[in-house]
Amino acid sequence: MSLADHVSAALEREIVLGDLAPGLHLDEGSLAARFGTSRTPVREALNRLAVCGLVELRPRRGAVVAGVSEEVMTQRFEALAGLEGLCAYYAALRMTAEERLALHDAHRRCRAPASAGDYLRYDAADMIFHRLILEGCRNDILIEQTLAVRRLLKPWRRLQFYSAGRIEASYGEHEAIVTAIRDGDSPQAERLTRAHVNHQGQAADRMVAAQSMP
Amino acid sequence: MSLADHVSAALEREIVLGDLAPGLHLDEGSLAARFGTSRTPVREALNRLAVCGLVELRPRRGAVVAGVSEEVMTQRFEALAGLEGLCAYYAALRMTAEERLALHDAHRRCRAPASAGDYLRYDAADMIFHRLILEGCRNDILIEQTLAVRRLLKPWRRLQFYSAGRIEASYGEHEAIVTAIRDGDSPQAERLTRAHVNHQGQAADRMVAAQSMP
DNA sequence: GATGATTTGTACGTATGTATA
DNA sequence: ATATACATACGTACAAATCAT
Repeated sequence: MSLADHVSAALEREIVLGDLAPGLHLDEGSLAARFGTSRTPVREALNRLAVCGLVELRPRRGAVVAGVSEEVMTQRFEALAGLEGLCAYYAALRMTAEERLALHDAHRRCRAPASAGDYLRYDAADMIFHRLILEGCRNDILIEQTLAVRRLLKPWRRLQFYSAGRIEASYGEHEAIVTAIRDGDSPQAERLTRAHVNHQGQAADRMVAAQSMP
Repeated sequence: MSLADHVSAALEREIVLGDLAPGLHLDEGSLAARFGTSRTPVREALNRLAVCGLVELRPRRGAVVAGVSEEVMTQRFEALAGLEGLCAYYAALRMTAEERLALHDAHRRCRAPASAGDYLRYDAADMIFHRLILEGCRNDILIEQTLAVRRLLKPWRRLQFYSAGRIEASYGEHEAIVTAIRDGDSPQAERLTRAHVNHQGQAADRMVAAQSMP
């Protein structure tokens, strides 16, 4: 792995996790010192991150961590809902019998954390559940695009579960999705999944609004 | 505009248009000589293109133009159909009255090239038509994602119009989409648009298959 | 399989443009 | 408003790895 790869991966992780606040000026010199490299690999990393939209690159003025307004977040959830819905549509058409069983199984494993109200474990089980649907769609570009938007929303996705009653609602929505996919009812699977992810966004929205109050 | 921007844009254009064949080795030194710069801006450009998936970057072995199999193309059209459908869905909900009129106007301007069988002019008018729908959805991320997939398909998109009867069919499909958006019937707009783009892909597929025959 | 040529990955110096006092 | 300080954009140099003979 080249130094540029390493720096790029490290910065991506910190930005996505929110360790590097939006608007923060990313100074090439300081970063180079921090990673113990010259400025060249740092520059390459910043270029790649700019393409992903994680940093903004202003010519002659350096790079800053890209800021995300609440409006942008709402739009991203809307796009994600559409994309995950599409994946569910094709998954309902193309999943093998084994995959449908595995999905049902993953759903069952959400039950215990849901009744216990265990945020972290439910979040983990929820991610596995959605990943199975993604992989069932048999379309690498669709998967890639969906994961890209999901990555951007990762810091906010977990917020939703702090919203009262969200976990129970989420679990119930999963149930209906599993049934639709089992029956191969692709339009229904798409509708339900789109609504499900939109609910996630609305719940996250509420938490952001609550946080910004003094 | 920095030199890296210029090199990046130029290479992107040539790759997307197919002037640089897939698998072609992109030599940093030669490119630098060609653009009259040092290798540094060329390296930055290659890094950016790699993130877009237009070139493959093999460590210590340089960059090659990324190849696209027919299967990948089919998947991309499928993803594009889903995305453009989503845009149409939200456009039907959110477009202003003026925008709906403008869309109708753009559709009218497809008529003459369609009856004349003028590929190039129809292609141009078609692009404007679809762009209006995109912009009407009021979701920058969705627009961005859609344009990204469209860029990847650009070289193949034009192929469809060489398929017999495709222009007439395309024009008819537009008609129905315009009506659905005018009436604010978002599910219908989405369904029709998705089918429309899927037809584009099938037509392009046929042409690729025809081309590969001896 | 070894050696030479080519090419990549990295470091660093310089000039130019931006921000600040 | 001018000048100063500073960070970026680009070029050049060199070492290490790959490839071609």
